[in-house]
Amino acid sequence: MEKAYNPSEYETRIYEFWMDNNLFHSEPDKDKPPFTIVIPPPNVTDVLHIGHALNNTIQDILIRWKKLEGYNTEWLPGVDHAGIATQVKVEEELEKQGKKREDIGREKFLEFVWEWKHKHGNEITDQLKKIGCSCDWEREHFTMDKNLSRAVKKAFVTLYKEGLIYRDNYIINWCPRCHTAISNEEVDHIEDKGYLYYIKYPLKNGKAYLTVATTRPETMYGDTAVAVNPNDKRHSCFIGENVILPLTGREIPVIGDEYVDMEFGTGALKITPAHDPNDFKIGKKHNLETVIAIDLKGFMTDKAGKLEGESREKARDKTIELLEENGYLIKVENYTHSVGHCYRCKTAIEPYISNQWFVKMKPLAEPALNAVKNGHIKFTPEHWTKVYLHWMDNIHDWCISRQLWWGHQIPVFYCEDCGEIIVEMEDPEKCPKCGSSNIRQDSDVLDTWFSSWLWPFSTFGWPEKTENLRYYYPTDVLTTASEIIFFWVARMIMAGEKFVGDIPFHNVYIHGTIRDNKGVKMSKSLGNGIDPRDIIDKYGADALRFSMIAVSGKGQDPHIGYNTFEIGRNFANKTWNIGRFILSKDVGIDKVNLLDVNDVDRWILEEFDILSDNYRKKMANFDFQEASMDVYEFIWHKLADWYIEYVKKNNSINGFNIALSVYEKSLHLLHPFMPFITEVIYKKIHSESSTILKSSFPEKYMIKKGYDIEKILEIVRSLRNIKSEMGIDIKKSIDVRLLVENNIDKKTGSLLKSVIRDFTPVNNITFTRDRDSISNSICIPVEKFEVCIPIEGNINITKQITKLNSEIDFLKMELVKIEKQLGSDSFLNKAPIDIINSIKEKREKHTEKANKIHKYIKLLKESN
RNA sequence: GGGCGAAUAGCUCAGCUGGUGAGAGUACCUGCCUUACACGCAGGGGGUCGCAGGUUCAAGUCCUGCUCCGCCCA
Repeated sequence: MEKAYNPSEYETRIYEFWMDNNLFHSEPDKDKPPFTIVIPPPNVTDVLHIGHALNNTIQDILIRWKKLEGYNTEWLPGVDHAGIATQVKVEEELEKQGKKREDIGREKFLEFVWEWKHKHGNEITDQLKKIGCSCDWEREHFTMDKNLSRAVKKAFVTLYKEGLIYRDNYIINWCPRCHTAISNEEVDHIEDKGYLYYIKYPLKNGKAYLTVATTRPETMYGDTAVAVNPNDKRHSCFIGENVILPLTGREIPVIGDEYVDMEFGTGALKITPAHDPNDFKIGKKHNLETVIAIDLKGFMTDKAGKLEGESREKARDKTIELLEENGYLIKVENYTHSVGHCYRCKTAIEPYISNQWFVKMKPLAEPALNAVKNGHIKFTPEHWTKVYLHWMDNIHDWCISRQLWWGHQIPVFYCEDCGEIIVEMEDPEKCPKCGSSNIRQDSDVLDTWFSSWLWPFSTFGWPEKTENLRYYYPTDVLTTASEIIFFWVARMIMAGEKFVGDIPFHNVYIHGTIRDNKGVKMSKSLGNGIDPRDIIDKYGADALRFSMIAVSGKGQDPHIGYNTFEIGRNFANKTWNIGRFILSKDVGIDKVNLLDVNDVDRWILEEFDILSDNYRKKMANFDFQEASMDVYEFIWHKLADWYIEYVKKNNSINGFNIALSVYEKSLHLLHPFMPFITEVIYKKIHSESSTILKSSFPEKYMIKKGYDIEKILEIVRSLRNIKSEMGIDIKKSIDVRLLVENNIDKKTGSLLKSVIRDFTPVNNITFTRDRDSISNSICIPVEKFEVCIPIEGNINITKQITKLNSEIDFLKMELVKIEKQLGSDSFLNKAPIDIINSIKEKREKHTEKANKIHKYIKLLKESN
């Protein structure tokens, strides 16, 4: 084995081995319990970022762990078709050839998209392989697959027939750049520093004017009323009168509505039903006209008079100029407000009235709410439950139509002759009502999430009642970031309940969002992202995975920088070198003799058992950080630092075999976090053709406990400490006297002696009960022992006295606190007895220790 | 504006249902090429647990308010 572990030499090879041996694939097996995860499908245009890396590492950890635990694990991968994102990509390609999609037509365009998908669509899945994901690639799905499209159709037709899908002319979020409607969830609200413009709207009778305040003066061409609060004494008298809309001369009414916030601006609100969702509602209520002032591409309509054809941004400036010139502009204030932006392209959303398809959400939300309230679905960390419930309680109807070409075309047909609307599983040839064959399909497509929400069951064959569906559904855990709770988690629960009649998963694990060293979310536009691919190249996939987990507290947003990954890199190397060392000895996994074990052996074996128990508890609890750090602590600081050092010193053959056995078992626990290196070493221990993936979770040793080795290690640490503090070369052998209270038996005596000797050079070790025999010594109290070494050479005695004095000071302070506590009746009456006893014990220990130290000081002073 | 979360060593994070000198990893200081590992070994310093109140025999841990930060919703 090489001196340092070089991941790039192994990772690809190991992954190929897993694939060649079909080790990730699962088939239903009645004799084995399933453990199922469906991947939250990344978008087909995605490239791996650090968030994917964390998300998928967690899923892989769960899958690999459960596999060891004997489950029939299924991790179903795939990507979604990402209507907008993909269409934009392909349009960009076309643009390079100087073409628009309209030039080539829908059919040809879709051919292009598929071509693009076949060429570039595997990038993200290939990258998942690089980080070691044990997905069942045989079951990989794509939301535009035939069977998934059928599921989409089935879902649509079902909901339509039940009246849960409807079409309405309603105000929606329009992205003028993507040129489509998007749902509320696809709108990001971003704080924007803008202005509040105060504009005069003169009364028709010319006697007065109202001042309205607005952040969007360019929409004024679409105003159809001015609203005031009827309780507002300043304005209520104007209700029923008309004002003249500046620059247009159009007459619009002043209406009264309690919705108007009297505190905002002047208390008079311009109402533009066609361009603001709140105004839209008021408009409906008061039966106002809707005047469209901005078109679908974000340009002004003829309603804007001479500004027709201007972009909405330019129109704002020009409108202000015109208002000012004509004396309508009163003042402009700085104003920060949040503005909706398209989550895909970051363009400011234009609220727009149009005919769109919606899903009625309230009836679907009911069972999905109950599933969580009843505890059938559990969120981890738990507080996300509240977020989920809150959103579900305030759910809005879902706008599912998109003015795109790439996606599932809405399965609604219109008869051009009689106007009949046809929604059936089979596409109609002619109108069932009038028999006309003059029918056309709705040209819009469905929101991508309309297919994603079916993912946990459509991928197992729904709407068919397949064996796969029966066996794998409901799945076990959904792992995702919090942003996706509404897009996905909530809707999947609704869909699962609605279409399959059962929850889609039992657990939802929400992990944190990775941030940079300054706490800023990593993003492409800020350029503060860490590319996981760079980390894999530099440190290896295992290091990437382990390091991310090691810094990701449950539900925390970890802050990471490049050096974070050294944690994993170093640990991988340590693990490697332990293997390198043990395997350089004449050892074999089946050569261990557990009947011939000494107290130190017993200690490491017991420590492993403790680790194993805790590990299972923590993994089951999604405490990945803790589980990973426990394994780290055990392998590095127990097995390597102490046990192997011990075996090394004794050159014990059985000891090396035990070390190998413990090491091998630990590799299983490490495997979910570091799949590659553990597999590499596993093969070296067993055989090239063996695989840790087919192994089981290691059995515990269940060996009877021996002498408490930690105590001896404590003595060793004290000796090393004295040497270091006193400037004695650590390698120099010294005499050691151990002052003991009671005689110790021969066996314990020789155990103590040999273990101490193994860890630090000493000449003679003697036990004594005679305090006088330790004159001219420096001592440290350790449990029941006092560890003493003779004063020799130029030891700095004053320094030691100072140190001991500060220790005395500390003990005194503690004792004052303890006395106070033990002197209090309420404490003695109310505290549990074992706490009281432990405090009493502490008092004894401290007093005893202080006495000892007093004696040491005396000794030192005498010898000075 | 409403909701949620966080604030612990210079930095990144642990610390379960309150209870015995608040822990890791990094960085820092001092020694070390010791039967694998300098991506290492040994030793060490560093924290009035954001602030102010409260509950309790006992608070990093529970409650209230405040400050600062982050996220989500409107």
